[in-house]
Amino acid sequence: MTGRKRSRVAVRFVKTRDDHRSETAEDYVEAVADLVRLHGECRVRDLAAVMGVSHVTVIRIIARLQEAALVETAPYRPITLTPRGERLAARARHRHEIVLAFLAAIGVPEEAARRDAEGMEHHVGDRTLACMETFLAGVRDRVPAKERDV
Amino acid sequence: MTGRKRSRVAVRFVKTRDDHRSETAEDYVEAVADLVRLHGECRVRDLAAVMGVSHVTVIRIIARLQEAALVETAPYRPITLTPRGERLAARARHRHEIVLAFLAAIGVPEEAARRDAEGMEHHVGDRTLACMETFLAGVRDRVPAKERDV
DNA sequence: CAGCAGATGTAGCCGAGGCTACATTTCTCG
DNA sequence: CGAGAAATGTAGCCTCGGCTACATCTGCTG
Repeated sequence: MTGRKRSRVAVRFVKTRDDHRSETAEDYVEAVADLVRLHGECRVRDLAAVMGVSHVTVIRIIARLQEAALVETAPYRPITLTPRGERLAARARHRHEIVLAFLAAIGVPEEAARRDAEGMEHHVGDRTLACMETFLAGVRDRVPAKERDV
Repeated sequence: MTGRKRSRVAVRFVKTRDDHRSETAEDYVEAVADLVRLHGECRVRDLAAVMGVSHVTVIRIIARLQEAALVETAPYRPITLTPRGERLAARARHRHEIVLAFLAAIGVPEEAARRDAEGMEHHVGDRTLACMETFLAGVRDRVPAKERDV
């Protein structure tokens, strides 16, 4: 990328590509957190089932996450989150919940919302997330009970 | 993927991964359309600048799009869209505009909206898109002029 | 307490999408 | 017209995230 001209538009695409890289980490870390919470422990096989990939893929990705100090594990042992991993998981989870609630709030049906939130969340920047939260707060003000129109 | 159990959650991740594949095609086809519209023609170098990648990457991707009958080109010649490509570009463009307008409508600042829309649009399903359009229609009703609060 | 089933790990392949370095073509301009 | 610069193409390498097939380990159970 020596001195090549890079349009202003380009930075957005570059940003999107960069997001892709962190997506995997976030998704896995979030899944590990969920599994630990729900099953007491997180095994490779569980992750494979949740992510819909083969156990081999899980193993390779977990190895990288371990190098990145996000998870901790030993051969044939369960996977746990490091403090860094916990923090990332918490952030991802938060964003996920906001996006999901937001989609529901604008009337997207449950299943479609879940599907789209999964893909969208990684591209929702802080500003956008803040706007979604503001919007949600507004909705809650107007409709305090659990009676949101669908 | 023989008989492995795949959780209900998994289908969402699989869906997200599948989306990734079409992303490139959509982005490039959209970019080709823009360049043709603005510059009169689309050259490899322009695409490289717009997408923020090297010309080599562009060439390989364009070759695939040509096999997919989305673009037409010859060595050392400009790139044009096939009818199929035009249709895809139009759809992508439409979705892009809706998402961008929607983000603006909920108060996301211009630049952040552009950035996030780029990544989000490919994960916005039809149901969600429809909800965004409905929302936009509502906003336009309440604020008919160009006076949207930012 | 031995074996077997199931979970995990290893080897090696694939395609997508990045890259650099080098080769070739166009095309402009002196 | 014919050079040289700019654009395009080719070769070959990388990482990531898929996969299958095969090897190894664990832990339960007969």
